[in-house]
Amino acid sequence: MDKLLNDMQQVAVRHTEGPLLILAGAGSGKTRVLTYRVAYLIKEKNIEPYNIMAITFTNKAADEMRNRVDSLVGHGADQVWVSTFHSACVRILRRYSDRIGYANDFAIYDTDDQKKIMKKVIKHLNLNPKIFKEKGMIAKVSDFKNKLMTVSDVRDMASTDFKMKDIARVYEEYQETLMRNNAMDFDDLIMNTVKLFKNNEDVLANYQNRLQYIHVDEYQDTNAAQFEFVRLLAEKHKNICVVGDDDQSIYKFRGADIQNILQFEKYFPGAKVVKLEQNYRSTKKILEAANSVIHNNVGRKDKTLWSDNADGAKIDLYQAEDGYAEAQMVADTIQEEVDFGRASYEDFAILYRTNAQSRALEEKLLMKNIPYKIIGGTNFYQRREIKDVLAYLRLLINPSDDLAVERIINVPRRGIGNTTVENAVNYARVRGMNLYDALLEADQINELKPAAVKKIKGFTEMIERLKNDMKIMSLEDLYKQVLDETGYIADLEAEETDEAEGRIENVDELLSKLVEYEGEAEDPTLGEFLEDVALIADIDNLEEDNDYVVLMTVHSAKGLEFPRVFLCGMEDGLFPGYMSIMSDDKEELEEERRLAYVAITRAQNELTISYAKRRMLRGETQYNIVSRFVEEIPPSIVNSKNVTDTVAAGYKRNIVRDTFAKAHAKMEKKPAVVKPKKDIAFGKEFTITKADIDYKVGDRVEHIKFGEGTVKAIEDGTKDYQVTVDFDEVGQKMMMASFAKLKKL
DNA sequence: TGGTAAGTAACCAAG
DNA sequence: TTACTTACCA
Repeated sequence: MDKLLNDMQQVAVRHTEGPLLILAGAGSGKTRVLTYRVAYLIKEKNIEPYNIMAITFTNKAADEMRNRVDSLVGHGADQVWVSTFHSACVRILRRYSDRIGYANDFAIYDTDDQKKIMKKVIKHLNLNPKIFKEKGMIAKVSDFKNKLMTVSDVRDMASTDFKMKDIARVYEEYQETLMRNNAMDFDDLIMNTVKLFKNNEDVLANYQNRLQYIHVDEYQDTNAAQFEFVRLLAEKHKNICVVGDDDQSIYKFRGADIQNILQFEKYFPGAKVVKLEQNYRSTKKILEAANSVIHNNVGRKDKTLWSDNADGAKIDLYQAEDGYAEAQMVADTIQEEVDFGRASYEDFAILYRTNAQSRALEEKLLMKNIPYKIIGGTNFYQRREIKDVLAYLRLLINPSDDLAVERIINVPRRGIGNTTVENAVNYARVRGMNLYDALLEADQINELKPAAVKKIKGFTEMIERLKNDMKIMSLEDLYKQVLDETGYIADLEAEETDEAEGRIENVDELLSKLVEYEGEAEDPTLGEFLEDVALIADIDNLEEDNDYVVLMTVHSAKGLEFPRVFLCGMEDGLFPGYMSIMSDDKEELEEERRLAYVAITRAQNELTISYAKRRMLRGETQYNIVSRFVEEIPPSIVNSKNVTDTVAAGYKRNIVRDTFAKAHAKMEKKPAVVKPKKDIAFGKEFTITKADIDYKVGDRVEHIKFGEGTVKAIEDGTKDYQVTVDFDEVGQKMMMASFAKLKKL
């Protein structure tokens, strides 16, 4: 194995005892090091595979690592516990959840379920939904859990802050509701496991004794709860090896604490630190671009990636008129390269900052018949019909799952309306029972009319029948039986719309996934299937051996590599996002820059960066300038194609950029938005005659929306003038002359 | 009670 | 743009 590893990699592999921090730059072969290290422990150090653990963030990464260890070690490798944080915790909790007051068949609630619960909580507590928005509250609660803060911690912290006190009430009620439903959300999985460990020495000791060598991948993205989970497990043997790159920390918004990696040596005294700085992935030019961007960040461990790879081509920079033209360019380029035999579809990845950008790209790829796959966005498992069917299955194994009951009690329509359900919910609540049990004794509920009771009986009897079926049937048959008994498919078929047809296809697709699971699993159970489904990540659906272009957000692309990468929408306001530009917290912009770094370092051979002058967002046209991150790349390694703004002339844009940003900030909390004028909205090309403007710097002008102001600057673009005006009312703004329709006074 | 029309908030990223 | 909520009618 020695020849396959460089010196530093070997050091990392061979340092098996005690804490080890591997600072692994992008493309420096960290997965290789991790897998070789596990193999080394087994083969050279004679450690039982059973005593080794490796934790990743996604199932995909876990599978990959498992396969690679398998091929290195062969026998016994399947005994290594390779898993994601979430599945590891679920596995532990399934065994011991009774110790923290949960039944072992607890459900796992996703974002959608969380929303529903939160909505009820806010309503039930009579809080003003204008102030206590469910999304915001979910984020808060998630934040608390990631920091391992309990309800009483939050309450203590609130002291006299009455809003925080209300938030504590929300948190409390939310938790109680989950508990009543015998359900946990994603964050609970980690927090509850930590809680379990802390309150049950025997349980912790059990795992500590077993897991003598622990590895954590993507360590820079761990949050406080995950840190504590790992720390507890490693406390006894202290053989903890973490791999991460502070420059690739991009999940602060979901609680990742970069200090976990920056302070590793403090938390684990005597830790050995190994830096992997040789990049095996990208060309020198791509690496130089990445390095020159990330060097603008202040809070980072200093390191510089280098490479022995070829110089490679310059980075292409392309300016498009709008998002569609950008997508067209991408599609054309891909098709051309494939037609010329210079690449195949699978070589390409199209990356973007936000999922919304995928639509235009998808449209153009579709038009050219280019095979593609979009990762993320609306996930298969979030589709209504899938959630409906899953809710039936969930109810069969967990009668406490009120949310599931409410979801499907009237789907398909059984004439059980809101009022009926509400009466039953109240009945259940008063008696402290779950909704399904209340339905079972519907005839006891005084508020219900006999007709309603009868309909409910029909529903519960059906569920009971299905429960019996569950005992005797295979999963496949049970699934079919559910569709049949409930009339779910029949109902969709009756619709006779394309949409309904699509839904039926999806339901069938879920069936084939179930069949696949049943065929593969050792001891298939409905519960385990539901669990797998709940913990699936978008990226897990990416299959490497298919010839298609992949589209995904930069976040999803972390950890992946592609021969050729398109990085789209590199515009200020989009990437970096508007919020991070306006934020007082400099760290936010640094996180965006790390994200840009991640994006650039995904590319192996060729990188094309593109941006658009205007972009449709929420039905409005927005005007942006090229991303500041693009300007951080040395012009000498950039090949500007079709670039008409000043960026082409060596990036002298920073002053304007500042004016631009400040003008927006003053104006409103939104970027400059110009409603498309009717006469130009349809035409793809509208040439702007430059002679149109009759004002000059210093003149007083009037704008239809912003009122009167003084012209501060006029910048000459190829197709249009960019005019900066200091308006009396709203401050300085920069705009395209043709759209501004400024009138000289 | 359920369906449709009008109205409105949202997109920043994910397990 | 779209998904989702509220209002209103059959």
